[in-house]
Amino acid sequence: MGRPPTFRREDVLERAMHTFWAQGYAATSVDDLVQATGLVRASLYHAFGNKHGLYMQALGHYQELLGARMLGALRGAPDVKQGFRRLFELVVSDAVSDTTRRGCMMVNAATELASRDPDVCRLTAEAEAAKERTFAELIRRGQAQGEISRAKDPDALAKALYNTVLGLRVRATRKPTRAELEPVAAASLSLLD
Amino acid sequence: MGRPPTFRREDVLERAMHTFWAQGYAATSVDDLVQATGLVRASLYHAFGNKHGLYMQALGHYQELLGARMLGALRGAPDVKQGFRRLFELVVSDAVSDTTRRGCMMVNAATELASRDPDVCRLTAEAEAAKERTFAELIRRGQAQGEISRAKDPDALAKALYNTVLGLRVRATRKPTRAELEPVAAASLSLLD
DNA sequence: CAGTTTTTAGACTAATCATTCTAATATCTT
DNA sequence: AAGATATTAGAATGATTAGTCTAAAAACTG
Repeated sequence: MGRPPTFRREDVLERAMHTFWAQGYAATSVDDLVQATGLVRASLYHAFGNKHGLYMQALGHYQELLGARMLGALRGAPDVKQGFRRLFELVVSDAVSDTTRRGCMMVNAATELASRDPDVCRLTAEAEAAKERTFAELIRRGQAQGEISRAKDPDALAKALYNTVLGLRVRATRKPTRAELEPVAAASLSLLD
Repeated sequence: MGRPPTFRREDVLERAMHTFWAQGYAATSVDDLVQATGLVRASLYHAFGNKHGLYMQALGHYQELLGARMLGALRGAPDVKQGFRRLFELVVSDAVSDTTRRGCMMVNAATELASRDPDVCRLTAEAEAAKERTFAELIRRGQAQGEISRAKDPDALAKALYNTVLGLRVRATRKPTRAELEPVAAASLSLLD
């Protein structure tokens, strides 16, 4: 076979993710990535293709982590409304506690690149669609259990709730206070009543 | 005095604005700006300091244009709710009709730079605060006229409505359909009822 | 141990980056 | 017209960019 890598692919993606997340795509140099990952240039290129390839994989890694966290909040709750309450609490506390204020890598990717990079456009659109499907499915379950009014359109509501998350993540880039974000989350949650 | 400029400052800012808006800060080179504005390098540097200075002034120009457009929609309506309806219609139709999908320059600036650039952080925060003040003021007026329930907190409501605008602007970078955005706007407007 | 494959280290490349500079030219004020 | 000042044109600069290459070292398989 030959010599195996000394690094774990996931660790490298994790570090690259944090670097791109904090600085964006264009403002991150391959030197930054070499320093952050501890890999040597040639190893980075051999393992991940090029800067763009590494970015896409780091973004995919972010999506997995984020998706798991959001799903955990939603599903770990006793009922649907509690689930969304926990989800917003997660988003708000992330935003408030993030001293580096890097916001959401998915939102940052969309606003920096989606208009000119088909790969990023596709990945961010898919991430969004997946979250909205999950939201809608939970709302339907809430309706089936009599927890949420059946008069509401689950898909529309899901889009509205996810849209609130997007807005909160934009604000997260500017060191918001909890007092600033909580009314936003509360108003959005009131749509479920 | 000496020779006057052959360009109008506002025209140059307008062109620089469109360039930065479409590509972001880091991905825009001074060569791009020279080409877009038609000015020669030295003139650009003499008139605007440097790339960052030009960006800040272009962003300020954007804020003025956007603010005027949003205020026009809000104030030109017969009542407050109609005003917000027109505002969301403006945001939605902007998002749907923008073939270049560059979204909102203010949102893009926040997500690309606010965490690392104090000037951008300040400008975007001020723009946000100004819009939220305008929203809250209008909501108060609606309450005074019996159009909106006095049980609602105007400041919280204003933040929630503005947050929806932020979310819609993130989506604008991905060629959304009207059918996709309108339920979001409608849900947000329902908060006024 | 021999042979194979991959990683590693870091120099190298050619392009592009933001910015400055030198002259020459144009247009103002007086 | 004279003098002052700004614009213009484009070359020059030195740093940084993404990506490639050479050669040596490491660790696997058989």
